[in-house]
Amino acid sequence: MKNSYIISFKEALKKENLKFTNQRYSIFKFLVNNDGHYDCDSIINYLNKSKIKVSKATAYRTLDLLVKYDFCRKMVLDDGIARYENKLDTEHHDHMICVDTGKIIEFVSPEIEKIQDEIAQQKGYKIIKHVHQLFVKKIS
Amino acid sequence: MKNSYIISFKEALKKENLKFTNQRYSIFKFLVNNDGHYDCDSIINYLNKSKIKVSKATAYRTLDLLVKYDFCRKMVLDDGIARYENKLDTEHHDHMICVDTGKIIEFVSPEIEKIQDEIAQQKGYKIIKHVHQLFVKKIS
DNA sequence: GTCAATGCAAATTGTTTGCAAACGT
DNA sequence: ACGTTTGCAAACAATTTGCATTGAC
Repeated sequence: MKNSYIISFKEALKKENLKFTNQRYSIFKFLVNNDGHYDCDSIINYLNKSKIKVSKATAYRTLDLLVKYDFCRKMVLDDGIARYENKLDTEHHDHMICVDTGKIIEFVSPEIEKIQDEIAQQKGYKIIKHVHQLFVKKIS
Repeated sequence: MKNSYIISFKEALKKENLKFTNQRYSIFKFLVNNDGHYDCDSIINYLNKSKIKVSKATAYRTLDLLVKYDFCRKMVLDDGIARYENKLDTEHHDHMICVDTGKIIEFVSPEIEKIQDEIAQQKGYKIIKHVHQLFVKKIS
């Protein structure tokens, strides 16, 4: 992981008057180093396996912070479970979710991005963020 | 409300071996007659005001059914709360959500639809459904 | 040593489920 | 009359919160 990421993370903590703790850092590190989309339990389980103890309370508190400072992205599907993924160093992208296997595939389309900007602007708005998910099945 | 909608509704009930009850019909009627995006509680509150008693259990059971038979659409935002809206007689559309006011504005873009179909196809998938939400702020 | 962070368990919230009473056919 | 639906209250699951203990600085 780039050193500058750790510095940014420490800066974010400072801005919020929060301390640099092992739990916060472990969650941060896990998300930055692992591509994928993880719910809170998965993250905790993974860290527990690495002998790092983190409680749900701390995990959720930290994840909120990471989202707030754009270190990661939160996505909620129809099942109501929040999933988090690294946002540093990754191009912006959206998601295709296979309804049969649950597999998540990323995609980007500058064309779509452009059109949606225009749509918002036409109605007098600017886009803060967007969610674009395609629920798909393999073509047989 | 068109009579054919009621007939379709009764057909769906028959297909599921379910009876035509006042609660089911009231929820159906509320969603078909009202444009907007309602969570379960709002629907129940509205019906209660009209002196129609519906419990959460029944409401959720009925909403699942309405979604299954394409009478309405379910959407879950980052807050994890499910919202339902009429799907009959309405063009397919996506949503812009104002982060300041919570106002929901609908939009459609055949161009975007086309591009996303192509993206899915390129990866060997077909789209079953999609979610496209723009979170926006008014341009000041 | 101080004040904030943690983990636990309890609280909260949206949703689901089991079951006796009420209702549609 | 029958089997289904309903409403209630209890169960659930994800997330949040209060508080005593632990830890960063």
